[in-house]
Amino acid sequence: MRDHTTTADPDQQQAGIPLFPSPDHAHHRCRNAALQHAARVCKSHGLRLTRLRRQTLEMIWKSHRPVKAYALLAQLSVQRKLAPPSLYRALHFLEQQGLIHRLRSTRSFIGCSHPATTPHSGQFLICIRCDTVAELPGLPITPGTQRTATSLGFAIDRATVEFLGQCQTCRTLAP
Amino acid sequence: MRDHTTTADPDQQQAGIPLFPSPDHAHHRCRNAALQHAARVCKSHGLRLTRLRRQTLEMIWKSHRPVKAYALLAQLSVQRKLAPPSLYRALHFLEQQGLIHRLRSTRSFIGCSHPATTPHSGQFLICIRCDTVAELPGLPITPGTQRTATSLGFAIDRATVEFLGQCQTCRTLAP
DNA sequence: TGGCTGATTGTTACAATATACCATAAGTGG
DNA sequence: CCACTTATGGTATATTGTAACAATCAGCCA
Ligand SMILES: [Zn+2]
Ligand SMILES: [Zn+2]
Ligand SMILES: [Zn+2]
Ligand SMILES: [Zn+2]
Repeated sequence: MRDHTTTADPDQQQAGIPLFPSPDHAHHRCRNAALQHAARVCKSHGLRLTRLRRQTLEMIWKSHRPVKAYALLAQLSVQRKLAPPSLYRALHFLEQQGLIHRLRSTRSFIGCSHPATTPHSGQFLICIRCDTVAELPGLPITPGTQRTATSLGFAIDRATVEFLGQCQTCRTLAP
Repeated sequence: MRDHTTTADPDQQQAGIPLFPSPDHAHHRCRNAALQHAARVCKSHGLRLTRLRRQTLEMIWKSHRPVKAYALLAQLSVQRKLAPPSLYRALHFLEQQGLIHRLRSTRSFIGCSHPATTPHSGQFLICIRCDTVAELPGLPITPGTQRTATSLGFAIDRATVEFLGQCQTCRTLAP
């Protein structure tokens, strides 16, 4: 897997949101914003952002890349011994609150890049070469899909919408 | 998990395709059609529908429900002893040819209900109560998504589009 | 304060899913 | 037949995820 991110090309933005963050952006702001948002969300829902949950979220926000559960486990275990169930519980909690997303295609987790909206299932572009992920704005359940589901009497609860392919950088480097 | 399918309600059809097949339909036709289609596809691409691949496909088409890999493994092992790698190879092959789909949300496999179109990533409604699945017609990559991807220089290769929720029957039985 | 209660985490053990790797067999074209 | 490619067999192991129960913690009230 390569290790890079795309450059900050204006064409790669939509509504001012850089879907593929540039490698030189002030990432500590992303992380701080995510943590503050998490604290706000938990407080407003009467839930507790415990040490484990906060540290898990911090670790996920070390970068904009998806992280595997057992990689997280190893990293968190440096500070505190941690068994899989504890970590998975924290991950489930964070996902429930819409603070992170679980990528089913790659069995990994990533921080939510659009936390302003209510808890949602995101939709993602995932590069199979370099593992970079862009969370697309908007809701993954289109009106057409919703209409079809409704006509079938099917009540959609959550969505998994992931598009795998190659990002611009990878295509340029080795078409 | 409950075990039922929806009744053949005309409202639950679109363009004549019963997305949730009725329990009393002539399913042997579904299976035969799928197998014949598989033979055709393989022949036209110069690929071999070997015994293992055919039996795997047959087993998947025993019903319209998704099947787990290790359940398949157990069923196929009744006839022939089978190790995981062999089965997964067959599954990968069948998925490549667009004959089956892999449901990432539930880690299971299901026969493609729209094999007429070229090999595609499907989009699915998956009931979390009874496990029933409807493969929606149409392509999962909407023009809007394609436009966004293109503007980012991202080339989409395949999609995972799955909607989890409750089907009509389950909602009626226990709202 | 001290105890009650529900939420959270710890711990052990295991289940379920998936692949690496190498050997063997089967089809394919000379 | 051989040489070559493709497909399968088989062992072992990696990876991902959960069940079940014990221990602990945080908040609340007597
Ligand atoms: Zn950042
Ligand atoms: Zn999000
Ligand atoms: Zn059928
Ligand atoms: Zn299909």
